[in-house]
Amino acid sequence: MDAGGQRPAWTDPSCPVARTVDLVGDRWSLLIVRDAMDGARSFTDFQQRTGIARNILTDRLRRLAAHGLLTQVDAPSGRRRLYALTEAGKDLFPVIVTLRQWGERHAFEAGETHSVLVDGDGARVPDLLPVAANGSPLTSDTTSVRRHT
Amino acid sequence: MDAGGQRPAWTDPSCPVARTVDLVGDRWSLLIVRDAMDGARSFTDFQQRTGIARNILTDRLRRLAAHGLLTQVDAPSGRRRLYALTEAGKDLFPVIVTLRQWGERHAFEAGETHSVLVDGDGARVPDLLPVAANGSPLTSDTTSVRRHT
DNA sequence: CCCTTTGGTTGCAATTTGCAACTCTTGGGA
DNA sequence: TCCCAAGAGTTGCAAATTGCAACCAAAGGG
Repeated sequence: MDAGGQRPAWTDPSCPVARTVDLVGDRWSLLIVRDAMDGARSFTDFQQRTGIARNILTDRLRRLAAHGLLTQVDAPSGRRRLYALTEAGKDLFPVIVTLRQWGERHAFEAGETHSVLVDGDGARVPDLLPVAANGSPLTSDTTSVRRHT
Repeated sequence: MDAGGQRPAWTDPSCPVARTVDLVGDRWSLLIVRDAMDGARSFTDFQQRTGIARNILTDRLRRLAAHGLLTQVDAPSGRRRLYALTEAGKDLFPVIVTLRQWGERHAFEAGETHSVLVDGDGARVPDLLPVAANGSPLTSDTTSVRRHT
């Protein structure tokens, strides 16, 4: 059933980036999360929006549910099974936003059209930028990874 | 040489999230970027830090370079070939940060130790949160995707 | 009752990964 | 000078993972 795999559970156990990538770092998981945030609820919603193969979709939905990002709810009337993001799943919103904003900046030729993320007033969501505790902008050159015990 | 693939170039041509995932949404690319941001420069730097198979690393370095995220520079003295992030590559910093912060919040049991990201003063980098133009916090429920022409 | 929709399985075939072993090019040392 | 040890890749497979298509079962509707 489960792929199982003989990999050591975590690619790099102490790195939060690696753990997150282990959970959602494949071709489809983040697109499923994106669509869930955009209103997709049913198996066919996801299948049609992403174009993913059905057996893979089955696997990814179960995997995301197993890791606590999605819940499967049997709809009260009917055999439609509905999926919804958990709090942890919804908390991936900043990840989706930064991926989207990077794509908008670097993955389109000038003039190519693409969708944009807007707030309740229809205004474009401003770029997300890491800042220090004192509010100054940060880059990879002005930060470092500290071993935390 | 190149895998080429028969996929239509982009999984979902108008979605910036999908394009970004097409470029870096695999098991290794983002970890390579993470290590580059943390000071990795040479082939073996990346190989040792990630534990990736050498042939895959070769492929990923070339692919990232082909897509403009990395540059390959032949070191002046010596046969070491050095890799460095381009501006586009460095611009993935917010993505790495949000992945890291999600991992810190959701991918560790209480008590498990993990690394943390700190600014120049050694203070932990605050969580990145999407906000509207007027500064109010945003979630997936209070934003929407607009077709942009 | 029959037919359609939804949500999956199953059986392969085609890709992609990963492990090992092998190559090639410097740069030193003895 | 000659030999050896990196560094940076190749190459050859074997093992996993993907994807396509066809098949199946349970509701609902007409």
